[in-house]
Amino acid sequence: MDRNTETKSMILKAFKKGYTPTAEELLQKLREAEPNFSRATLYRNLASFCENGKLKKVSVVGKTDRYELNTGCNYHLVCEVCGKIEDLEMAGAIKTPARLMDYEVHSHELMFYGVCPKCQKKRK
Amino acid sequence: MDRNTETKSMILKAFKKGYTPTAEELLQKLREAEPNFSRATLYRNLASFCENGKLKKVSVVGKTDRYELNTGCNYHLVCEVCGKIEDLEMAGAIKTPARLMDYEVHSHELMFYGVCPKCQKKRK
DNA sequence: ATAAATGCAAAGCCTTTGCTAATCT
DNA sequence: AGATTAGCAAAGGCTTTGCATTTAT
Repeated sequence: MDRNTETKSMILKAFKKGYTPTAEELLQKLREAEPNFSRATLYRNLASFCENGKLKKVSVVGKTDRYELNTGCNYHLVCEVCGKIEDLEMAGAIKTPARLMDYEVHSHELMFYGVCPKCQKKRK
Repeated sequence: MDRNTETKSMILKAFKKGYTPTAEELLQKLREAEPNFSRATLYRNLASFCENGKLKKVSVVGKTDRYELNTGCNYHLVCEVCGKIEDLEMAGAIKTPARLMDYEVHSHELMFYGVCPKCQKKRK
């Protein structure tokens, strides 16, 4: 399992730091080079890259999911206008309470992912 | 605009503290009382309740969006097993580094929403 | 009266799946 | 050779939209 293919490296090569496309945006980009690039293959590979930790899927309420290189960073800046997502290095990022990395910040959301007490019990 | 209808209050009444259904789960519940409850009406009203702040849409990567009463709380606990989402009152919630409110916490995600520098400039 | 809300069915967007052909090891 | 991956088209889930009808103010 997990063989090296031209298709897979094309996908990974497309990701550079700070590039957080939706699957369809990425497909469009890949089809510039390879007009028949398969949508199914792209989605399947994106999913598997997320499983093996090479990529990370980021979800913003009301928007299509985006993918990024998995840097291990769990802090993000989301532009509500253009949809872009950036990693946020917390150290030194805070400028004023409403300003982070020159973003004008309107709100934030902190999510903890885990297992609730009920499901912990059921699991045993 | 924004008239009081039986339909709207049925929707709001369905939400109790801690109930965070997907739209389809909620539809199913509403149809127990009103078997022909309209899906389109439900989605339209959910969207408008989110706009006026009565409800809040919560998004978890890879899962269908959920809705909750908007308590103004931006901290959430997400169960990866059953999908339930709970508000998290930070004060006093931390038990051990990996335990919050009896959740077994695996990861977390902090998102800041705002406007990026480029879009700030364009806006003017 | 009239602007807004409802309900239905159809359309849309994004994503997944079934299946065959091609490809990697 | 044998299992994995790619590609296409079709199906699926969730959400939105168009339009005619009903309802609140």
